[in-house]
Amino acid sequence: MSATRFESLTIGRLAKAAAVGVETIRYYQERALLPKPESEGSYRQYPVVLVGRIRFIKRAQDLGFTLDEIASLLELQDGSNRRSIRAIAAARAEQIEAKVADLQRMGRTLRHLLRECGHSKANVQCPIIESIASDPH
Amino acid sequence: MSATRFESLTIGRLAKAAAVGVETIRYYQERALLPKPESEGSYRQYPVVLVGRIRFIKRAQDLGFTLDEIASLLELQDGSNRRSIRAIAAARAEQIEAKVADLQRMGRTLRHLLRECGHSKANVQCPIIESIASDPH
DNA sequence: CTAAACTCTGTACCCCACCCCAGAGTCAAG
DNA sequence: CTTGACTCTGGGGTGGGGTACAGAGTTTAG
Repeated sequence: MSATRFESLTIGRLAKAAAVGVETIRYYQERALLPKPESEGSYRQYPVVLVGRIRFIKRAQDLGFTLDEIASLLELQDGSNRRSIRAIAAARAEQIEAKVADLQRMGRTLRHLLRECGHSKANVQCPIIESIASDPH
Repeated sequence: MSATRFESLTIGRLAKAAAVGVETIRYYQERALLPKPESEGSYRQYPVVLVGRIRFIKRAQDLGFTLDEIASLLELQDGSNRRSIRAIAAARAEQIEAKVADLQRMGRTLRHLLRECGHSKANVQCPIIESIASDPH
């Protein structure tokens, strides 16, 4: 129960503590999102603080950051260069806004077609097919 | 100039007319989105109507349909089964709505963090980093 | 007739964020 | 000490929607 008092973990325990797969940790090491600890023994030991770091990565992914962006954020993690951090976050926010607008346009079109399809007569071509086929984009 | 009066095209002309690459057409053939014409000679000949079909595919992709969904739409293209068509379109519309809600939540969080980062004192941890690191999701 | 432009089949590769497997070595509980 | 659970390295596969290339055959403009 209090086994986590120890300062270092094997990869399996770290994975469990951070709720990710072992392979994910190895992948993050290759991407340099996590340090590759050079172990004394033949199994590598990971400091407990990495649990927090992995949670950071996962949380940032939820916010839509790519792993490359997250790597940049991690380099700036001491907060010493807020301008850079803000630039990354602002870029992401803009991408998100653009994507939302895009999707809303699609959604409007689709709902419109669905309404039309429900109303139109049975003897004409289904308006959804019709519209997709003929709309010049 | 009026060479397109002919009823069939080579793959290159078809690709040009539909504004896609030759490889895209071959790919669509494998996915059964386009028929594989069995040609008399050694080069296959494509009927001109396929230009419209490719445009249909591209337009549907713009509306967010996957190629698998588009294949279903094409099977129903005669409009004989509107219920099926509406079901596919409605499912897509719902996915789009869910994705929009998701992205909007992300965007709100990010903009909030950006404002905080602009306002907070320089001697504390950047709130963007702080929040990503600590928010329990 | 010749040379350029096209087409054929088949395979491999791109991105992204992993997941899964084999085979060998290592560690820990009982 | 044995046995089973873990870890290591290295490689391959996934999905979505294509793109790129090799090597051989075909068509067509001049």
